[in-house]
Amino acid sequence: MKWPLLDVPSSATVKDTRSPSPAHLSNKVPVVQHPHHMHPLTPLITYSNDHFSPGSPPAHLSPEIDPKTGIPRPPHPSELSPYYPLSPGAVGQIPHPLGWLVPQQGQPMYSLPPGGFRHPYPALAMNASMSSRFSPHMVAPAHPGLPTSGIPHPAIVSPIVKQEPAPPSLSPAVSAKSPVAVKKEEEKKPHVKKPLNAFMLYMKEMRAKVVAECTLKESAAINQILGRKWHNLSREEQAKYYELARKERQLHSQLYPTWSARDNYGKKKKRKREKQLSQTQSQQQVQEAEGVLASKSKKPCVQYMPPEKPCDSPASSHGSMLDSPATPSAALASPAAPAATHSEQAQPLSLTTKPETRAQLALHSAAFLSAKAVASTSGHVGSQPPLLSRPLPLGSVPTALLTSPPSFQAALHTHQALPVLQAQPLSLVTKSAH
DNA sequence: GATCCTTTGAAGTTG
DNA sequence: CAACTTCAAAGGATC
Repeated sequence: MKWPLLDVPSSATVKDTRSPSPAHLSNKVPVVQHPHHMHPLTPLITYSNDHFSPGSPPAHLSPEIDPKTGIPRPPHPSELSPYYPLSPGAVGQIPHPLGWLVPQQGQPMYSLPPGGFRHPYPALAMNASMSSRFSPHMVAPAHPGLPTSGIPHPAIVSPIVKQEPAPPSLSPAVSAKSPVAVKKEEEKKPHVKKPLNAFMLYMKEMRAKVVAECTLKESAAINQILGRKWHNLSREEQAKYYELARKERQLHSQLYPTWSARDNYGKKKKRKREKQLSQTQSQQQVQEAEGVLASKSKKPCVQYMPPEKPCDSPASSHGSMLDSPATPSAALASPAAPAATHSEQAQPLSLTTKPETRAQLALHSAAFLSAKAVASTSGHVGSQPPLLSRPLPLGSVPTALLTSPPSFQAALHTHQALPVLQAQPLSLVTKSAH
C-alpha cells in the first residue's frame, strides 16, 4: 500500500541528508540519551524510514487509513491499543509507546522522578477511570519485569520541580485546603510535563546528530539548525513526527486525563518575561521591533554558525522563522491529518508573530516583506484543499530555498507546485495558508 | 544556581 | 475567534 498522502517517489524519502537513525551515525556521545542501539522513535512507531517509505507504510497504520479517502484517520482513543499496549497481553510484547525513553540511563525524554519506578503512573493510580481503561500492569506498579510496567511515564517529573510562589489554586479540591496543604499537595503531585510536539520529538532525535556534525553544542544554535532541517524534511518525514507527537498526546491524555497544559503554567520562571512583553507590545511595529533587536544587541545568528563546518547554517534563522509552520504541512503529510486538531491544520504561525522574528524580518529584507505581501495575496487560505492538491509542504520550501539546493530539490520531489515558489521566499506563502 | 537563548507545535489565556 | 503566551528539550551562556 502506498503512503496515502504522499504520492512521492520513494527516493524522496531518502533524499534528506538525515539518516534514518542519526543517532547511530553519531560518533559522539549523544547529547540525547537514547536507548542503547535503539532509534528513539523506533519502538513507538516503526517509523524508521525503512518502514515508513511511501511504499510500505507501517502495517499497524493500515487500520487507521480511511478506505474511502486513503487518508489515515485519527484513531479513536479506544483504538490506541495497537500503539499503546494497554491490554495485559500486549504489555509484554509491544514496547511502551515511549519505550525508547525507558532504557535511557541518563535523563529520559522526561526526567524520571525519584522513586518513579515504583510508581510509574501515579496519575493512573489516582484515577479510577484510568484503572479501568488500562491494564493492571500499567496501573499496578509491581511488575518490574515487564517492559512497560516499571516504567514511569516520561512526562512525570520529580515533584521537586521548581514551584512558583505557589499559585494557590489548581483544583477546587486543592484550593479548598489550607496553603500548607496546598503546598503539600503540589509537592506530592508529580509534575507532568507537556507531551512533546512533533518538532520536539524531532529535535530530540536529531540533536545528537547535529551536534556530532557540527562543532557547536549550544542548544540555541543547534535548535536553529534543527529548525531549518525540520523545514527541509519531506512531508512524510515530518508526518512521522506529527504522528508520533499525536500519539504521544493521546497517550498522555490517557495517562493523565485530568492534566492540562495549564497545570504547568507559571512553573517556569521567565526572567526575560518583561523583556518579552515589551517586545510583544512593539511587535505590531516592525520598526520598533527593529529597534529592540538592535538595542538588544542580540547575538547574531552567525554566532551560532558552526565555526568550520557548514552544517545547516542557522545564519538564516530568520529564514526558517519566516516560514515556520510546518503545521500546514503537518496536516498535509501527517497520517493524522484527518484527525489533526484544528491547530494542526490551521495553526497560526505563531513564530512569524514573534517580535524578534519580525525584527529580523524587517532587518534582513525589505524584499521579504514585499514578497510576503505578494505571497499572502496568493496564499491558500480558507478551507483546506484536498490534501494532495495542496500547494506545498509549506514549511519545507522556504527553508529549502534559503538553503541548499539539494534540499530544495528534495522539496520539489514532494511537491509539484513548487516552481512558482522557487523565486520567492516562500516562507511567506505559508503565512497566508491560514 | 536560575534563567536565557533558540527552534516548532500544542494548548492555554486574553481581548 | 484571532492574537498572544507558555511550555515542552537541551546545554552553553549569562545574570
